[in-house]
Formats: sequence, structure tokens, C-alpha cells
Amino acid sequence: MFSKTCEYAIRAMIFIAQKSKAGNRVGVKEIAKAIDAPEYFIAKILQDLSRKGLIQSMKGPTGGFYVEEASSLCSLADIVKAIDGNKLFTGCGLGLKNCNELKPCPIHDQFKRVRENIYSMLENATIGAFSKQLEKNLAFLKRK
Amino acid sequence: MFSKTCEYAIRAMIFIAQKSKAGNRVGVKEIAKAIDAPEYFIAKILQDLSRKGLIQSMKGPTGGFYVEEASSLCSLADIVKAIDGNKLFTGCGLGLKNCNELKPCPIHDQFKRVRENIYSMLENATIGAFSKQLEKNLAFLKRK
DNA sequence: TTAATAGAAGATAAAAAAGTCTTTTATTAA
DNA sequence: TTAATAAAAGACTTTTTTATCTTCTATTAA
Repeated sequence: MFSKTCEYAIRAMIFIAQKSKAGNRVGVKEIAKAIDAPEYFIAKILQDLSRKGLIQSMKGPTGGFYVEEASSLCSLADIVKAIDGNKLFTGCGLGLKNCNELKPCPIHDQFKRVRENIYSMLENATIGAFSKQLEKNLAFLKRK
Repeated sequence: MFSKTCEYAIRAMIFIAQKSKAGNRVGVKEIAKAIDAPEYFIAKILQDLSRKGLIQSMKGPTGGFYVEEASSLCSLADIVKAIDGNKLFTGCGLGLKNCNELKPCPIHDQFKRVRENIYSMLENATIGAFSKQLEKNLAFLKRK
């Protein structure tokens, strides 16, 4: 469904958001450990998210990654778009380039509904809501 | 959503099923052309589908691939399972290995519903139904 | 029975995705 | 102002996926 990069990005952002609520910035190492992701790889992803404005960062001692208050409204759809693009939301299920209403692939209509379903789920899933779940230990982020 | 291999497999099977209704067997070249897929690559995929019993084949002159009557009831879910496995139907949305009801990831419940939605769509989409659409030129299989 | 056809199988190559390492630059606490 | 810290950036490696090529084997029409 999502690329690994995207999965890591989502997990990282949920973790950072939670930490940020307490006013803390978190370093790459801590993030990598918390979500059980390869350190150097997640570092790249965080830089990308930062460049795209989804998270913030500060260098130097006491530095690290954090998110602004407003980012609690950031949805999974926003992250997926930033990392994987919107192929998942607009592309053809059978990978046909010119599939459209006029020249639909055999699963065009069914797939459209599935996609809308996915999209609305991801739109309504905000980072803020997840932080709360995590705090209450109602959800987890570790890979294994 | 699906791997390219799986996309090709679905398109190929729809095409073969349609031709088989008229009692024709089709060669790799014809299939590759019809669904605009790389010839050598689709050949591999067809061999795999054949080994797994989803399609039939016959060697020699006038040989080629075809499907049995019963295969018109074969669903997209069957093809996806054969090629991509059932990661899509059972795996965690965030790629967590130990995500389950007891230790759910933050999107566990939402994702479960999406997955069920995808699965029922793929289960109800039979190869036979597509052949009809194709015949009436209501749908297309070409990539570009 | 032979020539042509077509799939089967294995090796190889190219491209994309995932993951790692090293050097540089910015920041800040002391 | 300096030493320590942490992100930024670019090069590089590995793995997986996608794609191609070659040789072999089976089948059948003539």
C-alpha cells in the first residue's frame, strides 16, 4: 500500500508529534530507536519532511526535530502525498496510463470507490489523534 | 497497491479469458501486444500462473495459453494472492510485524476496514465479468 | 519424421527502492 | 569563543523488483 519510506515517515511523525506536545525536541537516534527504523535511513526521510515543511528542525545541542502546534491537524493523507505522491489516490488500479472515465480499465469504477475510501480514511486520521492514543498506551509504533 | 507483476497478470488473464471464450489459444507475443506488456516479462508471469493452475497452456504449433471454463469465476483476489501473496489483505498499514488487536498500530482499526473493502471488491470482480465488458468495448487493457 | 512453433527454465542485466557512511554546516551551552 | 552536538547533504552500497536474453524441451501439423 505505502512504500517503506512512507511507513517510516508516518511512524516518525506520530512519535515526534507526541514528544512535541511536551515541548521536547527529539534527535534522530531517539526517533530511530522509538519506531525501530534504520537510523541513517530515517534521517534522510526526516530531512525530506523538514524541507517540505511537515516537521521542523533545529541544529546544535538541545536541537532535534519537532512539530508546530498546527501540525497536530496534519493528516496521514498529507504525509502520504508528500512521500509517495498521489499515485495511490489518482492512479489506475491496473497501472494503465490512459485509464479514465472515457476509456476505463475493467476495474475502474470499483477501484475508484476503494480509493475514495482509502483517501477519506487517511484524511480523517490526524497526527494529533494518534498522539493521544499513544499516551494512553492504546497504540504502538514499534516494528517488532 | 499491486506490484507491476500483478498488474500485468490481471490484465493478461482478462485478455486470455476473453479469447478462450471463442475457443482460441493465444501466444505470448499476442498477449504482450494486446496488453502492452514486455514480452519476456509477461512470459515469466504466465508460466507462474500456469504452474499455479490459474491458466492452462499447450506447447507446439497452434499452442498457447487459455483458460478453462471454470476460470471465468476466478476473481482478482485469487490472482493477487497468487502473485503478491496476501500481505495486502492481512498486513499492517504501517508495516509493523507485531501489530494486532492486542497491540494495534495507530491506524489499525481504520486500516482493517479499508482492507476489507479492498478484499470484497477484488473477490467480487470475476474474470468472466471483465470479458463481457471488453467485448462490448466498455473497457480497455492497453497501457498507453 | 521433421520442421516449425511455442512454452519452460535458468542466467543475466537494468532500474528502483532501501539502507549506510562520511563530510560539512549550523547552533548553542558552557 | 570554543567545543560539543545535531541536522544537512552527497556519495556509496545492498537488496528487490522489473526486464531481457539464451538454451532446452514438448507438441503438432504437414
